[in-house]
Amino acid sequence: MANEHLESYRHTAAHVMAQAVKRLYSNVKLGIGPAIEDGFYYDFDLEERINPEDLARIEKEMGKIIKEDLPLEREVLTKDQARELLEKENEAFKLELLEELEPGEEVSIYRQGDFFDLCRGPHLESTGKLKAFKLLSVAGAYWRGDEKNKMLQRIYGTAFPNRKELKKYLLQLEEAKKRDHRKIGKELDLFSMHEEGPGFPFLHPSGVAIWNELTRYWRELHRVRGYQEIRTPLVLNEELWHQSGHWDNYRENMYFTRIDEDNYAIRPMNCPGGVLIYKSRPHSYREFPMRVTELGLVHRHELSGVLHGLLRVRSFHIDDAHIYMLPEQITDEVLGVIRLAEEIYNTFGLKYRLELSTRPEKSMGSEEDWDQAEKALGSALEKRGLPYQINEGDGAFYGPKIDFHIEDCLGRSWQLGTIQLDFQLPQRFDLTYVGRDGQEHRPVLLHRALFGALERFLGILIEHFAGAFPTWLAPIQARFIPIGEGHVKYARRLSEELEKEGIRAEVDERDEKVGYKIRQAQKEKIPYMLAIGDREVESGKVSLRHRQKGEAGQLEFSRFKEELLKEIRERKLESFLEDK
RNA sequence: GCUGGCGUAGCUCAGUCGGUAGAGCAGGUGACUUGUAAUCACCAGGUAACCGGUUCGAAUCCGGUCGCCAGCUCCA
Repeated sequence: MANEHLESYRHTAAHVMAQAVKRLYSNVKLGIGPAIEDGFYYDFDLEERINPEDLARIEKEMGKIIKEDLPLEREVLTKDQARELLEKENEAFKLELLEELEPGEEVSIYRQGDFFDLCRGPHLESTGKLKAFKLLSVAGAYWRGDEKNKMLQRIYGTAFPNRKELKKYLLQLEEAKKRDHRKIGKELDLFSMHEEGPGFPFLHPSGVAIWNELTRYWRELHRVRGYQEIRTPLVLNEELWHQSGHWDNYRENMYFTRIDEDNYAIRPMNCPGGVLIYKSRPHSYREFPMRVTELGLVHRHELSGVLHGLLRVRSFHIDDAHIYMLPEQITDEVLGVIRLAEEIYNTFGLKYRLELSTRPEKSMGSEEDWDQAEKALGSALEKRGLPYQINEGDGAFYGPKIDFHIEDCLGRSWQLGTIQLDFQLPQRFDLTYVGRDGQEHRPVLLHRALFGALERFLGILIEHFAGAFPTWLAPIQARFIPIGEGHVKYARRLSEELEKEGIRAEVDERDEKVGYKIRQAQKEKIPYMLAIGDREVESGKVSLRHRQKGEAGQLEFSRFKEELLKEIRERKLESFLEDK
């Protein structure tokens, strides 16, 4: 089914749902009801609360409407005619939409039986053409997405050309739920959340093992690319935040505290602290581009309703970097950052797309600065021939940005990396360097992050790998499973040999059957399981099992060690074992 | 923050009409001595999120607070 067809198909489903709701409830006012990526929704304003249990009732009514096979008829009206019609029906929201149509624009409505809707179309010929649909959830949604407006009740549903495809989609939803990082995080004992600190994640030992691998990798990458690492304080005097512009532009998201008689703020961003280091001595153009990283912990007050496991938190580590440079170095530096980002995302097998965000309403700086910065970012992308989307008005308050968006297994898009050009901070903090001419000049500042937030990145990785991390990231990389009590000692010796090489190995010494220990290891998604019994002690081989590939036969222990080390060192996504 | 739903043992979840809390897994102890996804037995585990109300009596009904979930708005 072509996309346009699927869209009108789902849009028709939305109309049928609206008709059903109007039949079942009195005094219903319609909001909007479009087709969306995986289905459709419709917003309603009505006195009664629609509960999840009511969905079945609405579905039943929709079934009736489909059975009635009502033709959908398009009518073109004048604005006055449409207004009269909508006023009669008391459709206040639709009237608002009508008044916003361009004077010359055609006004069309679609009718099906006793129902009509102001709508551009197109639609299916009749309601009987709908074959498979399901209502999924109810939620509140502000009229026109503005929190100052009234909240309407939105019903989400999905529709497919046939039962089979619908079933497939619903199964997919189930599968996605199994990968939820909050569930897996608990099962694998990676992290936890507590009422005592909503939005402030607690990382457990296994979570920290992954974290440490991520940061080790991150440091390796940066060291060879000429970055220098710094650390700056979490709490800084409020005055600094006035100077940086955060007070005027970011105050609602900040936490404040007092020390003695003075006001302090907990940092929501790392840059002002880094700027203080820059200012601690004079700089020459010869140092540029000067790349400075900080894996900095920030705190941001996010609305309670948006918190979501590790993917949306109130405290997180940004893998920040600030690059101080000459204007003519912008393109090269931006391209360098993009190349680094590509390397990182490829290592994890993540797909991404690029967005260029421009000046937001709440922002600082001159028109010219913004214009120049936006052009610089855009031209860097074009120079590499990279496709990107423009996101009007979505930039940071101090400058435009290029964002890396990756898609998770639930089809949700997450912003990870970001490259932000900033002409404001250097001015506000009077940053200078001495140029070739011996005069002081203003450097250009570029902020960037590639993991984005480490917490969020970890959450995405959990879902991406469904907890089965590539060996280099796995909290436990190899577990020895002695068959009997007598094999424990030998297993320990082998395990220690691996541990000496930095491999995270351990022995399951419990008095349990092999099947039991295997099951445990499988559930923990440990990449390699090594059974050790009489045969292995005698032969010097290990009996190997891989969490995905199953039993893999026997292998010389020394050979296994080498292969494992290679797999870890090269940060491979796949096991060295051949597929059976 | 807003709308709706939810909150019972470490985890997953039962619990009829308001009558005083239960299972499996995990944990502890003991037995068994194990060859590739669950050995058996016993034991322990609870201020029912928290605070208040209604009632002879509340996990159950009502109100408030907190947290979680699905969205909205916002965002790394």
